[in-house]
Amino acid sequence: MATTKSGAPAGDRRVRRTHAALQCALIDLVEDRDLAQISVADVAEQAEVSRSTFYDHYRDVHELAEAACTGMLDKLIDLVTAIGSSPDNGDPVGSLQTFFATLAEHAGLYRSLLGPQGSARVIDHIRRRITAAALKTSTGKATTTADDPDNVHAAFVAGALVGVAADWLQRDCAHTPSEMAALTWPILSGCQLRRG
Amino acid sequence: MATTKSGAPAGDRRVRRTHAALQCALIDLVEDRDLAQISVADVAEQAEVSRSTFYDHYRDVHELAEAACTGMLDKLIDLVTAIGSSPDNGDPVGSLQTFFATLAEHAGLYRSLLGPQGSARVIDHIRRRITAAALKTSTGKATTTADDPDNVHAAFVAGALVGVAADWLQRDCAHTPSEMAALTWPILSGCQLRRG
DNA sequence: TAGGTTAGCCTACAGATGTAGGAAAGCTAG
DNA sequence: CTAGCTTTCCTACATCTGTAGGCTAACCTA
Repeated sequence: MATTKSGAPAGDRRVRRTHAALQCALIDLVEDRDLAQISVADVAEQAEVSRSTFYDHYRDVHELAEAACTGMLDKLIDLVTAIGSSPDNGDPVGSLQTFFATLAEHAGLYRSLLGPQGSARVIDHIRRRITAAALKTSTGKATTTADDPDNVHAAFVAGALVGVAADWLQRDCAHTPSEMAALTWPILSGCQLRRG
Repeated sequence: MATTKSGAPAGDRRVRRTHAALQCALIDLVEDRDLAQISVADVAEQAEVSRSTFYDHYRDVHELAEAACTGMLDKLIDLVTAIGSSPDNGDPVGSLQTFFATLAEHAGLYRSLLGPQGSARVIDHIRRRITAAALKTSTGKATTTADDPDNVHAAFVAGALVGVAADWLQRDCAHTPSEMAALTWPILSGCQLRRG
């Protein structure tokens, strides 16, 4: 039986093919259907993979969704880092605009995953990754203890970004990424201030 | 067949009893088990109600969870309103502290619902209600169009509060409510500022 | 308290979930 | 190219999901 977890570049070609097929299949399906309406059988069929093979790799659709958006998230995380680490020098509004533009590129997917019919697992995963990025850029720490006060600021910023993104996507991207960046930056910068 | 939706005080005593039984059952179960591990059959059995009766009232466990926390949410919403509508006069830090204390009263429940094994539906519902409250206190508007710029600020604040709460609960409430209020308020007040 | 109305329960069913064991094929190392 | 391990697929099964129809008993109204 397969015990392989996503993570390492995976040695076996078959595993890579199966992972890619399943993740692509889910991404295709979720672009025009809510995650809650997608069954394991649907994904397996779309991926041309047997249902039992699915269970060899993922526990359920939510776990697959988490794996599928991990790669796509890398770009978003880099942008969050760019926003936070450029209080003076960089171009935070530009990074923020690219952040929203990147979301818009896969609007159907993110709307489906972050909305009411989406996945708490994916939401939590995204929030954690943004929290970690925010923590690192504002304090330099890569990890913390549970009672570190700096966690609060990072969680605040991460939650705010996810909240704004989810709201924007659910309103069918009623503003352009540029407008969203212009609206969000004044608020975000107001709480970026750190007092030594 | 029953078509009754939660909302009105409900005319029929049987409906009230069934709603109460199912909601209490879920709240009991979710206090020490993740929502994802709770089946419709579990809830029905705990509530001493037949499984088919469950489906007469709720589509699935997530819909029940949403209904079950609606009442409990009222108190939280009032507190958010109190925080936002007292920039000078009131006691925002006190309201914020009560906000965290209220979460802590049902820590198991909220942790289960907001965490990775929770419900995207509940998360979305909570975020929407806090967004509406934040919008009303900061602008006086009860409703908006999708492209109203004020939505962004409200979604920002709502997401931030949910993010901080979820993070705190998942770290097993490593700070006291009082400490959380003291840590959160400086950040929150920084982005409460409205211009024009 | 007699009336119609409606919620609750039972049974049954088709589909989805998740697990297990074994056969056949593919892969990597040597 | 071979040997041995791993992955994939198949079948089978027990459970859960969600829906439907019909019967009974509780409820509200008058």
